[in-house]
Amino acid sequence: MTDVERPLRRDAELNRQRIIEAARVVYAERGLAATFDDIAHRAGVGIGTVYRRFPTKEALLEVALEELLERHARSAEEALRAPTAWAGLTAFLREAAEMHAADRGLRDIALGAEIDLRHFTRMRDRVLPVLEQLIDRAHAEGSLRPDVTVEDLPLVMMMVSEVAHHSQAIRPDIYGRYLQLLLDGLRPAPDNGALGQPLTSDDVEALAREWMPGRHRASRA
Amino acid sequence: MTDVERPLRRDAELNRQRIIEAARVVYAERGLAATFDDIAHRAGVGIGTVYRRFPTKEALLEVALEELLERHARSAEEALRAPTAWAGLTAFLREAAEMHAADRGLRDIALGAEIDLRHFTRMRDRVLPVLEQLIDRAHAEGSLRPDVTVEDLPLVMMMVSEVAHHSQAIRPDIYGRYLQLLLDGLRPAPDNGALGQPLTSDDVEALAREWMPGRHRASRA
DNA sequence: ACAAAAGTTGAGGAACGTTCTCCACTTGTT
DNA sequence: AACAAGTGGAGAACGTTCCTCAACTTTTGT
Repeated sequence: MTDVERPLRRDAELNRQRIIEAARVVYAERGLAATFDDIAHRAGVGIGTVYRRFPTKEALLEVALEELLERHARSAEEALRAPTAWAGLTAFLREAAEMHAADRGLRDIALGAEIDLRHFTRMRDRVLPVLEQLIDRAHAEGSLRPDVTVEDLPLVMMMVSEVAHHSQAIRPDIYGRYLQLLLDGLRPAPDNGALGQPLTSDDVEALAREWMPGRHRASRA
Repeated sequence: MTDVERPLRRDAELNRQRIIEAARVVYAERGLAATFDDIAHRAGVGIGTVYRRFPTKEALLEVALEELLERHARSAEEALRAPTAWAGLTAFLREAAEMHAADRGLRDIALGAEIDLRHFTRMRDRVLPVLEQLIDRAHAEGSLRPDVTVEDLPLVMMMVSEVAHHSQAIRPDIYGRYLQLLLDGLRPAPDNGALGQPLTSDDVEALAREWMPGRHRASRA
């Protein structure tokens, strides 16, 4: 079962590139809710062509977001090389927030859209251990309040990227203000209040799944 | 044009009450996206009956949420009587968060659903000056970082109630953790970062309108 | 230059969801 | 009993998204 890809005809390959480019733009603007129709339109090809080349949304996303996800993972790895864990942590969170603000599709995926994207899973497996390490080091250096866990980071990102999303048309930079507020809340301070029971990583996963569009129908009598 | 309401027939009045009760439950569970169909079903009446009694969603909400909105406003007024402005502010925010967590409809309205509800407008006009006063007093007593404005409060509430909403099925209490984190971020501290340009009240209004479902279609081409 | 292969197109069918009307029917009131 | 008041809920009208397919166009190899 050798899967030797026959090369596409020249015009077909061109269309493929156009579709990928259009998908990047449209997903960035509209998030994963964007339809193939939107993308086909922007690429200047028929819907049928998009379906022929990418039978599912996953297939298209895989290709369209590869680069961005790589950048995201690399940004986490760079955070480890910062002079202090706190500096690394804040740099990473700020960069992640900026990326989420600039690309709604990335945000949807990072926040747990019900799409099983190989590249994404891989990226997450690269990022998570790094964050754990950063949190541990920050605790050790005393720059992070002790009752904060690595599970809090996704929630912080969700809140901030929610602000980023809704403020895009009004004050596209304002998410930074609330990220800063949260970062300052993460510092140790004598008058900090009690945070209560932290989330487990299962909780976080369930929550992320719940956060995205998807099915939410409740039963009725 | 005397608008002397003829009393409803006894059975009709009973149905009206049933509908209001059902609306409270359904709006609390599902938010303003709930349909008249849902409500009629729960009330055990036909859809037609709901439409006959309440021609629009506003009419029904007006009656269903009256009590809750009153409670909300009163809670703000009570905050002024707390021993310190900070205690009042946190008490109010915690209570508001709790109410939003318990009633998704209230949350939708408070966060700016595109529904012009008399009761709500009135409530807001009662609450806003109170919050301004609390913020001023907190600044004066040095318990609130100076670069925070009253416009930050709605955003804090939006973030927290977003968490409350999505975590309801998983950890219904967890929103308190992130509210606490934000509250701690609101305290003055030597190592607080710069927040940048604050929001204007117009920004907040626009943002609240954007935050809720409603129309979001972007143009194409 | 031509024919076979490869690729394209977009109208439209199917599925789903929401809003709201309408009139044959039931119930309450006097 | 008789009239007014109220009810129910199927279904019309509309909107959205997903995806297919048969008629057509372009490329490529000879």
